[in-house]
Amino acid sequence: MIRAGMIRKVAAGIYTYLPLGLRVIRKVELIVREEMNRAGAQELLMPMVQPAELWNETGRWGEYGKELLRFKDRGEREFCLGPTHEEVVTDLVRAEVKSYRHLPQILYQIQTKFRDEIRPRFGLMRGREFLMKDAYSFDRDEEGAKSSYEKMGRAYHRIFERCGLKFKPVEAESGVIGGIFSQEFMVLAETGEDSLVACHACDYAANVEKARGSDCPRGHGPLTTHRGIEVGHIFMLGTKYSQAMKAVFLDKNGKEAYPVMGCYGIGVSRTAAAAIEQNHDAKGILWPLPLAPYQVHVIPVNDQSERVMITSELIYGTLSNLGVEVLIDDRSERPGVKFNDADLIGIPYQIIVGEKNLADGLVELKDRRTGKVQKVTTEEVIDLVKKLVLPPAPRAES
RNA sequence: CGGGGCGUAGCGCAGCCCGGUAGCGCGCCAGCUUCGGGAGCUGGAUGUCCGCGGUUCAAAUCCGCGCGCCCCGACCA
Repeated sequence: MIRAGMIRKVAAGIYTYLPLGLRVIRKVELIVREEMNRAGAQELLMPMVQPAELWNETGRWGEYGKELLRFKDRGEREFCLGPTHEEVVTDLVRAEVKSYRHLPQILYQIQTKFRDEIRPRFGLMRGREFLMKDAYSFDRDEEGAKSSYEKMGRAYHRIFERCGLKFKPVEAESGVIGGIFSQEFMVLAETGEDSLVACHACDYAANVEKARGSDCPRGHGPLTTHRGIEVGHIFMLGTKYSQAMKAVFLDKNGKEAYPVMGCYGIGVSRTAAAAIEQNHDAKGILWPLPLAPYQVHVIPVNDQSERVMITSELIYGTLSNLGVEVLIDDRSERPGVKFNDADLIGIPYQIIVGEKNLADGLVELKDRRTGKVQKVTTEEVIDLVKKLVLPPAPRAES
């Protein structure tokens, strides 16, 4: 990502997103937002700086360890940079939710998190500062909580499918977040830091840390192992936090009860990095179309040729007006430089405009992933691109 | 936290052992040529040698302390 001009390092595990990288992040965010909203979750934004008192209520101020970056304000009061938001969101809910009529609720945010990792590495893959979508569900009872958990699980499937990624949900440990049951969503990639086992015959899969034995527990024989990158984690929390923080509501019978919680994370910046790990070749990135920073890359081969430049700009303008996300390489560089940079940053479709083909009224449309090139007229290329990148026009309601 | 390594021009590095003029490649700037897979020639600019302290006539180089970063092992989206 550094080589492709997506990010720049500011300090260990802390990065600036450059324009190209930010566009990818925004793509992931958009998909996540749409699917969260579709699942009935509501977006809010909680503070990054959190007071120690809240963390003392759940005992995690003591438990969390050095990953929690702590500091004091001018009045010597203790704070931390939020690595997760169970305390803050539970504090909010206990103030606002008084009746079973207010439940269920699913609240989420997309926000910068900070975890003072022992050893940040692999760029965005394990940064100390990173973008995360975190959602929290509050239900009247166990059954409701289970249904929220399943709803979120389905939303996660949709999210990673829409991102164009090969992934697998696996059974996992709950770690410091705690809770009853949890699943991780793993993007499959050889370079992944995690190992998982999966059954060839059914959908059983587990993190190796969690897996018991080498055979499928449902009796399908030996499990196969894979490498993966954890991009999402969903937890059934139970009442661990609502009890500790005395968040109560009155149930149907007028009796006090604790909301049953779940929490659901997606590493937004890590998902972008994982997409690259899963989709690259020797020359560079092969962005899945839904995450690509741009959909089409127009490459004028020679910026000295007026004809090449005019045609390139015409194609660029026409596609832009149609709502296609187009990048044009208007640098005064040699062709080789432009081709190599284009392959490196990996925009899915390249339109190469050169004098020789233009003499025949043709330009090239190149598929970055397959390397397949077709020579077409400047009019045809617009139609082809429209078909490739734009969603099919919505059919008239009948 | 434990182990290893590095810090010198925008980037990558040499120089340090053996103290004395700070260098190479790429990039950058100007001009000319070139233009379908990382161009050629000519000319040019650039340095608190990570910081602080010490030794010395003299420190990038030797000594001490500090800071930062990278890589390998136990946690996490």
